[in-house]
Amino acid sequence: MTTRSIAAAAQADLPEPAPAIAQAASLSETIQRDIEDKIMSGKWAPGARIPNESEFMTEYKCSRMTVNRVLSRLSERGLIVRRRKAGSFVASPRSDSAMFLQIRDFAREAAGQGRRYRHEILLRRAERLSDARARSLQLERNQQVLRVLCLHVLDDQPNAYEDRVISLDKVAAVRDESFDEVPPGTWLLGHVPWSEARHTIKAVNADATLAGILGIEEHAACLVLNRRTWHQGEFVTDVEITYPGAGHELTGEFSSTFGELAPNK
Amino acid sequence: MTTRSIAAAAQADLPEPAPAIAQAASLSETIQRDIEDKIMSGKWAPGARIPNESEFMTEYKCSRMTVNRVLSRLSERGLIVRRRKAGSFVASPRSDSAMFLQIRDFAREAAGQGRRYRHEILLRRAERLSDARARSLQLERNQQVLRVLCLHVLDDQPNAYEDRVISLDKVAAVRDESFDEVPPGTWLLGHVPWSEARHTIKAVNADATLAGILGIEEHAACLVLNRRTWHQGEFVTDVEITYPGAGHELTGEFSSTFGELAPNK
DNA sequence: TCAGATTTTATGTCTATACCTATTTGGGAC
DNA sequence: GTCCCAAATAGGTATAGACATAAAATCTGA
Repeated sequence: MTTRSIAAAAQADLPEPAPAIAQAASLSETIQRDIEDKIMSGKWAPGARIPNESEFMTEYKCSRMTVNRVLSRLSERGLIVRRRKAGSFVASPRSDSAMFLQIRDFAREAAGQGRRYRHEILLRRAERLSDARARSLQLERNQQVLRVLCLHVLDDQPNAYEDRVISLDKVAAVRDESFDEVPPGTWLLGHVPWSEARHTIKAVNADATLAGILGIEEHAACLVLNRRTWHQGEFVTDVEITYPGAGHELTGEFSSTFGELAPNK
Repeated sequence: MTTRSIAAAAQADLPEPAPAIAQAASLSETIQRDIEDKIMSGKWAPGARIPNESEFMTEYKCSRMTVNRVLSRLSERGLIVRRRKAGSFVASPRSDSAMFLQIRDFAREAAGQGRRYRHEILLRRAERLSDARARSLQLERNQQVLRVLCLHVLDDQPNAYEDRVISLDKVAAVRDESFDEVPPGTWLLGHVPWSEARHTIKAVNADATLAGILGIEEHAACLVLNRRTWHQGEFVTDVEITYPGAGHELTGEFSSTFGELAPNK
């Protein structure tokens, strides 16, 4: 089975252009790398106290500001925890695992893989929010929305089915958009600044309708990605994208999450 | 259906203890918040040039270092892109969406929800890697591993089925661990510093065996999470966790990813 | 008109210093 | 011993100045 990735890993996965000659790193970068190495290699174990700012000053013969910048960055990134008077400590991985998923735009994804992409709008109609959906979105049930059903097709094979509602209050411009040229997700990307989203992923068995649309067998397992987006606290869009389970995977890049650890106790 | 979350959102989702009296923010925090607001609200659109450092110095009557710290942080977080001589520009959202999934430790997750958790070890045995798995992990096929099959039970209901291999080379201590007390994932968390992992999520139909183990119907959709972990480039563990599709969701926190945008062209 | 050299500009990094603040620690009063 | 206060400590933030560097803008000469 050729597995198609519907999402690619993020930055760190890029094929780094082999830094043959490592370009001159700044002093603070050097220090930061040194510390990261010691933490990541386990030399400085979680909970361990690391040297304080003046010790680093001595070690690297630099000013306190430089050390401070490094330690602040590491603290922001969650690798260390800093406490006044007590010192800086290696944080401990907080979770069994964390992952960073980047779900790309269909068209862009297709282009990146050299595949032919097209979409079909199955339905596009102004509606009032159904009771159930309104409740689940915590909105008034009479909110005006645009409902869009869309099929994403890759190399003439149905690739995903999208069921979306868009707030007509919040995204007025959408009234004049047919989505003939550009699929709703892509269109929204360019027309709405967004700031908040919530995702869920689940697995479901395809019912007869869905199976028909996606050209798969009834009861086949499907991956369902739901995303709700708000902007400045107001609802923008809610979308449910269903992928045939066979041949699709979500792929996530590593991301290490560190959390606070009571040190020294 | 009561949906059980097998993963909780990360930091930002914590129920912030309502900062009734917003505690005095530092000057740099104030500046940073101002800029973030302008970007997130769309006032400063993607690609737009934002004031340069000296303009901010004038606006906030502060030193350049202060402004520089703020802009550097924003740049690290990917909200802006900085270019020498050209200035700083609002980055544009690079992807349709990005998400940050945090998959927590079973036991900790259960405790956090006030549920009873237990696990059953179905198999624990030293093996040599099968050809297929060795290939997929890009390892030699004779690598010594410990194979562990484990069932996670929440409130007396099978919650997940785990199929894991652990490198005996890399994690020698695992030879003496029965996993009677602590499930493998949790044990590894405490015994292996880790630094690299790769995840995939897919949906599958349960076969007869799996259905029997998880107490679900054959062909029921399941969510399968695979995670491979390395440490310093060497393979540590590969695990596949299968959740019954009904009643399980992976939940991810928002994470906005901005990327570079050619400005001004 | 255009390529190449030069200037200008905005950012990148670092230093040295200053003052503030949370927290721990040690000492003194009880 | 126990409680409370004061001193010491480590980090948090800010300033002003300096030099470096990449790249856009401008100038210059053929």
